[in-house]
Amino acid sequence: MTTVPPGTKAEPCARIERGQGCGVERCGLCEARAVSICNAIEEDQLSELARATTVVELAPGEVFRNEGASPEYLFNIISGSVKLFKLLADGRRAVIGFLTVGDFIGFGRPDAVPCSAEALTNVRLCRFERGKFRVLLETYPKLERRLLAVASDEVAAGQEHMTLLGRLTADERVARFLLARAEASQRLGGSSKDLELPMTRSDIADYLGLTIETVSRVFTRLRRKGLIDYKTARSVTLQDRPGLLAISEGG
Amino acid sequence: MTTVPPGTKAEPCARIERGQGCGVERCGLCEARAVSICNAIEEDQLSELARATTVVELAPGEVFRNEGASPEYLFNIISGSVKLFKLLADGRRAVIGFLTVGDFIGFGRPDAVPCSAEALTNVRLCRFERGKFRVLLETYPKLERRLLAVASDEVAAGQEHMTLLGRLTADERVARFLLARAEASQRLGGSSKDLELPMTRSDIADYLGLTIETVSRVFTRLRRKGLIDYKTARSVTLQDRPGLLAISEGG
DNA sequence: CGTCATGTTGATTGAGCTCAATCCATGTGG
DNA sequence: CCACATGGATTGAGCTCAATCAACATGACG
Repeated sequence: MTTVPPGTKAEPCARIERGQGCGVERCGLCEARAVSICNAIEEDQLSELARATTVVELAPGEVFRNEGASPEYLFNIISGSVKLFKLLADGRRAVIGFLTVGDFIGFGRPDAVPCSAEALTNVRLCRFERGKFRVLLETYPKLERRLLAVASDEVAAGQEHMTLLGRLTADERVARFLLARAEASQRLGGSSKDLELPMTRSDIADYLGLTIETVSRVFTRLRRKGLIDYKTARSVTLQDRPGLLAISEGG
Repeated sequence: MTTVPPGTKAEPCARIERGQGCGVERCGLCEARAVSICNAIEEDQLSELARATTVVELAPGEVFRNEGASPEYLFNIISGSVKLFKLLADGRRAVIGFLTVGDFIGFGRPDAVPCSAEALTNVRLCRFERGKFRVLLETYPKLERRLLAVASDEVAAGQEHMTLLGRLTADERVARFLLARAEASQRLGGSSKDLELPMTRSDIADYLGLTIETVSRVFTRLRRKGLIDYKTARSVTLQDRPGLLAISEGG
């Protein structure tokens, strides 16, 4: 079990860039536009969108959203990877999910942020002030519809993960994790075979409800069986997709 | 571990009542209106709402929504209790949640129902055809906003549950479950001390990622310690709330 | 080069699972 | 009204998968 010493709060010292590329240009040229909720907003209204946002840059390890705090900002990920997590009073940690390009950060009750968010890599975020975001939602029904669809997806994904946490064995969990990663990679135009894992074994363990040691053991076991391969812990190759699928389904 | 013999699909033979109380009356007098998403729709437009809905009655055990199927209908619970669940190929089951009066059933990807739904008690449902519901959303922005808020809540609740499943001990899980039940009961105007549990130990186990036996053991352990009491398995009294809270937090 | 974070591997332990017996409430048919 | 089947719940005994404890390897970095 990984535990976090209480009182380890990363500095919220994010470098902020403003107004690089005014209005339409910035949002129009945004690398995440194609896969983010922003594409619910028409080309000719992008300048209004740009005016409501600030681009933020983060280094690995920076925590930019704290569980329990009042949700001042909402975010879209422009580039890089992020993890969401919750801490228990005694330091136990649960990683709720890993997010990347195009993903939206901001669901939850209106009064308190449901979980903390930390940059895994260098990250560029598109930041919305809460009030301004609400106005955007009211102005652009398409955006709201889009967001509802995304939230609805998120609910389903959460249910899937609950099933994993409640009922799968360690091997099944890791196999599913790798397959899900492969799918995510593919969705963003990357390889579905060679995976770059931006998170540590500890993050994976806290995500899968296991310990670091167990995750490590399952990885080596899968490697010995020839289902995966890797030179470094962070870059894995899926050698036998059907085999992984079989394991992920309890084979 | 509870498993379900493959091929056990309950008959979808729901008694359907139509047009009892026309238009405004039915929705206006609905017992669930105060706590459901429908209250986002103004009094004077309730007849349109009523026209889009059908009231359905179910007996305990009836499955009215199947994981993987195309989502033809969405529901609001008027009365009674429902469980959502997922089955694995080998019969393992994960209970995703328990729903009651006012709760909405219908989030998920647009192509496939994320989990099955079964009546725990006698249940009255307000059923929306998918197409008609979409029209309602487009017609009443307030309804859409409301639904987004509910979905957003659901995301947060799901994250909470993932933390429970991934990182809590059996005792902590059961304690949290009981406290959550108490809160839910109170929210609907019931007692926060005397709980009626509409679900079996098996349901609770599949919800908490435990086995029936473990759930049973924790219940008796909590009773021996004087934290709870019960005559029948289904009706529990919380004797020592602070004690339960302490346990739920790892005390 | 030493330090620190991360990852791997081994040995042992233990919380929760499995298997099995029993209990108990409810319903059913003779 | 009783016998008995049935489905849920409880309890005990033993086992197992993953956790814990511990040692060591590796690699990045000042």
